[in-house]
Amino acid sequence: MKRLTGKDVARAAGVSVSAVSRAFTAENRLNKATRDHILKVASELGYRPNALARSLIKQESDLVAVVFGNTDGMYDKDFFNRLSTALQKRGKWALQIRSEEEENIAETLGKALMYPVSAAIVRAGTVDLQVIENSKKMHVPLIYTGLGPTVKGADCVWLNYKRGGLLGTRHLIKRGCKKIAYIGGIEGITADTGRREGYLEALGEAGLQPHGISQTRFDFESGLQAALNLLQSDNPPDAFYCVSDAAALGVLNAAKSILNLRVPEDVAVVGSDNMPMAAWPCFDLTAATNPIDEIVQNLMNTLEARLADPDQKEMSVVVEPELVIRGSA
Amino acid sequence: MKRLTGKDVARAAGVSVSAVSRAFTAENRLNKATRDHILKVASELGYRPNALARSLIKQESDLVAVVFGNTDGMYDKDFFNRLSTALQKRGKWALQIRSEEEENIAETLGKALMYPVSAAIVRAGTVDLQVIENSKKMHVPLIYTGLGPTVKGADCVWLNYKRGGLLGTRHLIKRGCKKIAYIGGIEGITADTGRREGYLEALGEAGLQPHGISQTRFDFESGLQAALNLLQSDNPPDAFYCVSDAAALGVLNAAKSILNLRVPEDVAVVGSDNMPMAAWPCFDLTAATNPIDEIVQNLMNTLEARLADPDQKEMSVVVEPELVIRGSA
DNA sequence: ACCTCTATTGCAATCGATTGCCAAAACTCA
DNA sequence: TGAGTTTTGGCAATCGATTGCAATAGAGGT
Repeated sequence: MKRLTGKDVARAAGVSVSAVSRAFTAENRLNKATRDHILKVASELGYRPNALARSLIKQESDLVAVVFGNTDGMYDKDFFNRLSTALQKRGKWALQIRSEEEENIAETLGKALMYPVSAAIVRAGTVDLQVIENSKKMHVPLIYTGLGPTVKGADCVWLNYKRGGLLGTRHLIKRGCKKIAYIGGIEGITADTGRREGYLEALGEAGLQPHGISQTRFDFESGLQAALNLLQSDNPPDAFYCVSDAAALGVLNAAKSILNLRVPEDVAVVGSDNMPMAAWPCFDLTAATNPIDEIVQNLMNTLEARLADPDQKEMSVVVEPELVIRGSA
Repeated sequence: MKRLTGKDVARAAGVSVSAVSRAFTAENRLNKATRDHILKVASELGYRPNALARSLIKQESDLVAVVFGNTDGMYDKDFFNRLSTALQKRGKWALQIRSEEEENIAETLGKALMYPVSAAIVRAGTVDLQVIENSKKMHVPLIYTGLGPTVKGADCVWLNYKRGGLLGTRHLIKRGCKKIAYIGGIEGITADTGRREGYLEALGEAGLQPHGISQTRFDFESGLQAALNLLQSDNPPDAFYCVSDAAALGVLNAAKSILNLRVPEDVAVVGSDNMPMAAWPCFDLTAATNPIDEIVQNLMNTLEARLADPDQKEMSVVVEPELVIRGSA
């Protein structure tokens, strides 16, 4: 039950291990007939060179560690999906690493760094200096994403969360909403901090006061519950700006399906992310974008630039959200 | 920019490379004081043994290739997520491999088999003998999932798709529906074949004829479009059995949000998978289950059994769907 | 003081592949 | 035919870690 090796192929083809290796590397150091023969024998046996043994000698590998702090969210699943597809298109393989707790990322990444990855992409809501420290010591380039701009010591591709909150809330104000609630996420996560900041600034511009701020877990159930609480209070809001699409869909469910309110007449709802689901007829959700393709593309560019020149100074790319206006606000 | 190695630690700690290695393996072959010193120096430098170099000599690795034929579906994303979390809990790392086209799985898996994975888990809708052949030749255990029972030469964990179609359609019949349409997926994919078989069998039991069979792409848009076509025809169906939850949600959108029909009074809808979304108030979808946790658990059991004894005969586990009845039918 | 036994550590071979170097073979051209 | 050049392919060192074996030191017994 041993793995097939180059030695087996060499024996079968009647050549040396070096010849087998040369048949598989692009080197022009082999007679065409010999190479063809070796490749034929190898393919019959089903042999492929061991990428790890290769990475030992070549001092490089095609593995990229992809670390997620919390993947429960629908957005993150989608994001991860596109990210690893993009990596694979560029000849890289995603070594997937999850951390149930946002705090354990350092430890989890540490274990994964035992594999000779050429880089690590970390998607998390908070910066962990230990993570940066670890990867620095291992000489593994680190790219953060899903964070605000303040990552010192690592490359970063981030969304201008504040602008999302700003655009979404301004839109609600322009519609004439006066009692605008904020459905937030976990405190300390930059997606929440930034969007709330934008929300508050937009209210300030219009001289309005925040009308209910709920901190939740970014997800559907949280959004639904928070909206139920607020809408059934003595002084219900007339609009919601939500930290995620998932939460916004929860709010829509609370308002339309449970409380039989009209959207946007009784209550207007704006989400953040603009996932494909936001466009479904039953939701028709107005949302600030969090464009996966653009972010992934920037991640790929950053990765390639970093691998090409490991010593260049830190790179930081900002992606700007837009507001997609649909029927919910 | 070289990776930190055991030699660096050895030099810094004033010991041999062997001693460093012994400090990191559980061996009791080192003086406690020496070991502590080495570990301290290693941790200061941020050193971790190279898992690949280790796997060379140990002839085993903690990598598991996870291959997906088509990951666009919402269900698959969720599935993958849980699968890799489960693997990680057992000390395995998921090396993620995607194949845009179902036909290219063999080729894609082949490339990934260059890494010394201890096993490959393949989730696909069709069996590819080449895939089985390849992994056999490389001596890599292969576990198929998402397929009907007829996989020769590989272990398999599958859902009894037919039973899902049977339960769902019987339920619609019991409700009094007479004109039941089938919203199917891509032909040849066992999830479609099996569920349609169950649908037809249930109709046969009741002496009913199929009322419209649409083959689509398993997804929301397909379901919506197919339902629009059928519902706007001269002789619209009074119920839908759908090959996936995503398609069922498309049908619900067409019926409720676009055509303003009442569900289940005008048209009843049953889905397959029972994703968390099916329970959202706005959908309240009756669905046959496709229990991710149970399937993943069985995959883990199969994997462990196979790794424990590579020579035992093929294993095949069947997971039985149930029907979760909600408001849509 | 001498011998035995054990604990601790280093040396060197090994895993599978790559590659610099060298030698044999083949080819060129006068 | 022979000198010079090129092509071809094997030998052996190498990557980073592990491990069998051997060497050394120290403990304990008589």
